[in-house]
Amino acid sequence: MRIATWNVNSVNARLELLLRWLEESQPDVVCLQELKCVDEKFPSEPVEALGYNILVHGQKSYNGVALLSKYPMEEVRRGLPDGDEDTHSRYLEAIVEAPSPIRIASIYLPNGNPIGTEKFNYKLAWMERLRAHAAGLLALEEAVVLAGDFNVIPTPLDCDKPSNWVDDALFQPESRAAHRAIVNLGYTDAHLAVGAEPHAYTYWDYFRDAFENDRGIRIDHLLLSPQAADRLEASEVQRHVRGWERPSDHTPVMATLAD
DNA sequence: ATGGTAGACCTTCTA
Repeated sequence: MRIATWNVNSVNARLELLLRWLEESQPDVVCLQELKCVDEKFPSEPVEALGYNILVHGQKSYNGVALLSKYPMEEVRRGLPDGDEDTHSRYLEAIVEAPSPIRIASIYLPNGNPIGTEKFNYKLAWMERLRAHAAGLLALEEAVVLAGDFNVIPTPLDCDKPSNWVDDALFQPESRAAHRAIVNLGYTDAHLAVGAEPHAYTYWDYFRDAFENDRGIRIDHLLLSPQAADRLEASEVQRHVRGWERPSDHTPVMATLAD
């Protein structure tokens, strides 16, 4: 089973690329982030025509996450717990009814810039809510995949030049510690588990020829519960998609789990 | 050291 995550930076601006990528890569399950549209504006018809079931948790202009699956899906959660005052659409969780079922979440973690503001506080608070929920998921002893744009550079090996990122919310010690606190509950970073190269980036700025010069960061992650990690066979950053015309600033990451 | 690009959308916010 092939499971991918991709921050598309507007699903409607990226529709042509999304369809091309789905046909080319044939993922079974897809986590999308930054839809930048409400549910009704999601381009369901052309995606369904490729054989996907769709769950959308959209929002006007900003954020928005979706799940696509060639298997039937049952939505189990829209938004993290304790989110009465949280208006952002950043979390969507479902059970994928594959022969060996998988619980999967599409995650768009807050960016948090600039540091020292309410946005950074929101990021850290959101990460603590995610940590608490992720701990509960492990207690279920199921195959769980938390996939998405985590907006965290876990280590200096995950960026081109650490000094460029020291003032950025994505590389703050607090952000990295909060990320470690989630992973250390017992999740496996699929990229690290397959022994992939360091400096395998998933995001490059649109400006200053960042992609051409490979000045990027690895912030899109798939975190696997032990029951999912046992089935992990491969993990790949699909770098070539960032080189297509009118790309997202993120590129897809695809993990393969035994069926 | 700074400002560059992209997307949504009404002129500025977010990333």
